[in-house]
Amino acid sequence: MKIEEILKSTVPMDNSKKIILNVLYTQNVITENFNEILKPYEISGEQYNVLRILRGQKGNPANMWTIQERMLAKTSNTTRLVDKLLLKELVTRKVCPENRRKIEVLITQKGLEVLAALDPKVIAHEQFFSKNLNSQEIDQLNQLLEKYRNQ
Amino acid sequence: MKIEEILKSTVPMDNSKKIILNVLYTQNVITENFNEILKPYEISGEQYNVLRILRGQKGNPANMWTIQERMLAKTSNTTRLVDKLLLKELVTRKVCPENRRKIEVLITQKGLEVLAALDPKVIAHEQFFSKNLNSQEIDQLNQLLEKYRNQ
DNA sequence: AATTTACATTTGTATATACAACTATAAATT
DNA sequence: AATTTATAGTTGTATATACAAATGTAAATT
Repeated sequence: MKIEEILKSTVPMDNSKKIILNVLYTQNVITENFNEILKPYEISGEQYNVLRILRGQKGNPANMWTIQERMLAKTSNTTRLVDKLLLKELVTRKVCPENRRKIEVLITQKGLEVLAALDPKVIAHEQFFSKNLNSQEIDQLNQLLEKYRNQ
Repeated sequence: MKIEEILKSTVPMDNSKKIILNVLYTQNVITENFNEILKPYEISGEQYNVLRILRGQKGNPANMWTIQERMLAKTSNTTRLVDKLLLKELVTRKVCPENRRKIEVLITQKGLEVLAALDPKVIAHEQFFSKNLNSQEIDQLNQLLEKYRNQ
């Protein structure tokens, strides 16, 4: 459905404004859909993101800054996200022996299992939307988004 | 910058996943940028959205449902958003005389003035990003996003 | 007319987010 | 060695969001 219909806009809309609204609305659709997937596992999207980053470390511990810079939302409070994951025993946290300002965060076996259970659902989620586009259009969409936000 | 560089991803990424991350990240960039514009006026993006919907009513009052269905984030709590705007005297709210379940929300003169002051900045914001694309690409991006999220 | 159902909005509560201020430690400078 | 500056992470606080439950009222049904 076109964005004007979704927002029941009565006046014609500039294409530049349409992109903004399309991006924001598409993000909402994706996120709501993804939250449904995460709900049974009682983790938020941001927490999932942290777990995925930690798995990507392949056994190497990550400090808070490493996690932060790999997150989508750069404003998120990594300390508190890790706190929540600790409570659920999905990660461990300890002070780095060489530099006591640094923290070493690692994903636990339980955390890896949650991710493993989620993996097929996440892939299905990703393909659920992109199935509407052929592979050329998928490439194009990625390129246009990357070009669009260049500042 | 490509999304893999931004998120410092070490492994190659599926194009379907890349779209998701590109949309989410682009939304973050747009929103952060827009929040900077709104900051001096002390209204949030959602509050701005409500004001714009009310101005679009062209003098006709809107009830809560009308506002809700025109919002980008369908989960937002319109009652409380209107509460905040009331406190700032940017809108008025009264009970509809015919149907007392309905509420009539109207933008005030002060609300219209805030929007008028914001208008040029909002247009500049919209064009700030889309300047990176030519008009054909802008069309294409809108069409791809609309096609992408079709369920 | 009384009851039920549907609708419109508000409230409660838990959690998340934004952003500034703070603490602790390491490294650099004097 | 003492002081300053930079870095790494945490905490406080206000606001926002998500979602369920509650309230109040109109319309429909019995």
